[in-house]
Amino acid sequence: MQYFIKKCPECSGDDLFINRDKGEIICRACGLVIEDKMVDAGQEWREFEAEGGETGRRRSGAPMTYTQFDQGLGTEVGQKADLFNLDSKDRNKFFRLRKWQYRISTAIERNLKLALAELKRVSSFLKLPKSVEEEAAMIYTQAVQRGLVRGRSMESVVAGALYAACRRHEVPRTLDELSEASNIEKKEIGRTYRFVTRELGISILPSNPADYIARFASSLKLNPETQSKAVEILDEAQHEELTSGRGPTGIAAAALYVAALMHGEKRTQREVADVAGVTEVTIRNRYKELLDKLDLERRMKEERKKGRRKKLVVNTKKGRR
DNA sequence: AAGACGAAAGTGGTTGA
DNA sequence: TCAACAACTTTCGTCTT
Repeated sequence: MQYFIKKCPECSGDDLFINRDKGEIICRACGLVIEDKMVDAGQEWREFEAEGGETGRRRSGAPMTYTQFDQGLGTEVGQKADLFNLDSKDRNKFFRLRKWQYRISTAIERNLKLALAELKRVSSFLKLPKSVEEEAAMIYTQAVQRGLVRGRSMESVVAGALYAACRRHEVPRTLDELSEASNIEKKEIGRTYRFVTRELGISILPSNPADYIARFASSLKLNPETQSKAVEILDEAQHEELTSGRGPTGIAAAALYVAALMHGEKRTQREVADVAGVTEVTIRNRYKELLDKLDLERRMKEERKKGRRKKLVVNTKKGRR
């Protein structure tokens, strides 16, 4: 892997944190998300000839990818040259097989072509990293092969596959976001998502509220400190078993809200609620639980004092100017 | 006046008989 | 298939800053 960015353009610090799954480079010093679409310049070694001839790997041909409708590789039954070696019986068989192969593959491929175009559209709308898109395409391909699309709209299965892929890569998008991007009802996506993952035996960990923090925090323009405070709170909340059974977005939102208060970067419940896609009431409920169980009230006062002192210093500086 | 808070009723989904 | 249930939402009135 090779990265072209060596220094943070914001603060020119060189302590860059690279998160491959999320496709992000984050500056540890100032929290800036520098790049959310990385180029994977790594080499990909793959066996092209399964049998006979040379062993060892060669780098040739297009990289295999599931986002191409036939994974970048076409399948044909036999080649013309083979015909000379067959008697008439086998020759008939050969034609029959090729005909079927053609029929089956064209039906599936036509579907895949359409579906993958849709998948790319939605994925780019949501600015998802390539790795997630790949995973989603793979899931969709398997779903088609298992005949799971029958009776469901292609678009909804695509959305379901993307949702599953996001979860697996720990870059969760909410059902709402997916719904907006794909014009499919939220519950429909949820349904196909559950169905597909169950049928394909894909195990998904329950999504972690912490995964949402970074995204929410950046759309609220909060400090990295506040952000890590929120993650801290989240950790404690998990210890107190405040998180199970609750919607992860609500918890993330509440933690962020509290953290913002503590660091004097107040955001209204409304603002936080909007970016998290929950209501103020939910934030209030979670927030109340957090205060109760974590003894945050006292700590919050302390932190706020610190914050005020800082502000005071800033003000006097300004006053001198 | 805006934001925070809380109560009450409604919604959509899960679970277990 | 139905009822009970928990989480979350909507709505609205009241309190606080």
